[in-house]
Amino acid sequence: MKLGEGVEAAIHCAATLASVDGNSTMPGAALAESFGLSPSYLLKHLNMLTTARILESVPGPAGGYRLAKPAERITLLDLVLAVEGREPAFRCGEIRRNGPVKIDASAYVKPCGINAAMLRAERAYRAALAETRLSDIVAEYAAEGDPRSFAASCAFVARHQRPQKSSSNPRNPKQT
Amino acid sequence: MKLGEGVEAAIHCAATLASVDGNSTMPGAALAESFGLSPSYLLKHLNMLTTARILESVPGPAGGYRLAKPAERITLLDLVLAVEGREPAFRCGEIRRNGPVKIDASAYVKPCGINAAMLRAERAYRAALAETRLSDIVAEYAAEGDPRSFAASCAFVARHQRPQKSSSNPRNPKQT
DNA sequence: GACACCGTACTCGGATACCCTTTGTCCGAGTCCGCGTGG
DNA sequence: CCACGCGGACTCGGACAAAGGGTATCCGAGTACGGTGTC
Repeated sequence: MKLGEGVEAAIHCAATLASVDGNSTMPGAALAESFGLSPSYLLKHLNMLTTARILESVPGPAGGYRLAKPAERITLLDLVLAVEGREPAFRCGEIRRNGPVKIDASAYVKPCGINAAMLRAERAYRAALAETRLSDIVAEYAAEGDPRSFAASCAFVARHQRPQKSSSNPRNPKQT
Repeated sequence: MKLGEGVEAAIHCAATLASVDGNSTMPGAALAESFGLSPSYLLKHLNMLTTARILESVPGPAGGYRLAKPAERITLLDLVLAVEGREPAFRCGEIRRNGPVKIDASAYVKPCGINAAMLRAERAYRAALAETRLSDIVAEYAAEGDPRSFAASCAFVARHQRPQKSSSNPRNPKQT
């Protein structure tokens, strides 16, 4: 029961990217600097978010990352599953079958009650995560966070975001 | 987001121990055999349950483990926390402070909104686990489980449980 | 002066080592039962 | 025949290695910009 620390980095980066204008991008190096993280390692997690269609990456100079969809449609569950994997935390190894007395497999068609209970709890966990949208995080930060910290974050984003000229070129408007 | 497989073993063992009579004990070796696990390694997890006051251990010949309290008062949460540790899965590293611009610490007195959301989700997870008691597990197994498997389990318990003579000696009735 | 080409710098992406947690195993401390011996 | 002492065997408990996953890092592929040469 331990989440990798990449989850925290991924959520913070996603929240930061939610503040960039339009389809501007922000380089991974800037995100890493914003949180004092290793740039090379942060790219690993950002890449997972890109694979999960949560972020989009633009290569080349003036490239970087941006959200692939509006922050209202990104939940904490999406971020956690993208980084930690979609498989449940509790995996029933069916050790009940490994006893010394061998019973016909038909006795185990019903799922293990322990497994059912653990999965039920995890569904509650995921449901709670799915209730929080990324837009809620940034809104709560803007409303209740410290104004100095919020202003510094906005200034950092404004300083490092790179507008994309492809915005004026609506020929390829993300048919993903 | 991955639970150790010791959790599964611990819950199964606790459920098995819930079926022993009175204050009889069952050796760890028998529990390991019951699920095809390594006896030496299983003792590690059983020892964690003992430290958490969920099980009691009786040393010496005819010794073993038994529940330290009735199965109605043991929840899945107790078992999971005993094996996996009581600390939450998401630990906020406060990376928001590690930015290049240093702000006074007074700006971070309010807890991180991301951390709050993650902990809220984990509270839901733990609440769901706390709703399931060990007695529910065994009752559900007796009622809906396969009769052959249930009978085999009962026979195995009856064959390996060791009655304690200290039951007839109420001089030391567990003042823990 | 304008256009095309090329070199450069910057970006992400994947492949590669290191370290810690988890897993797995072993041996020692403690305790009770059974047997041998002495009264 | 009975009581006492001792050895053995069985139990749990903690200390000791090995493996896997997470962490951290580096280098390569790709792309846009800027300079330069030519028309």
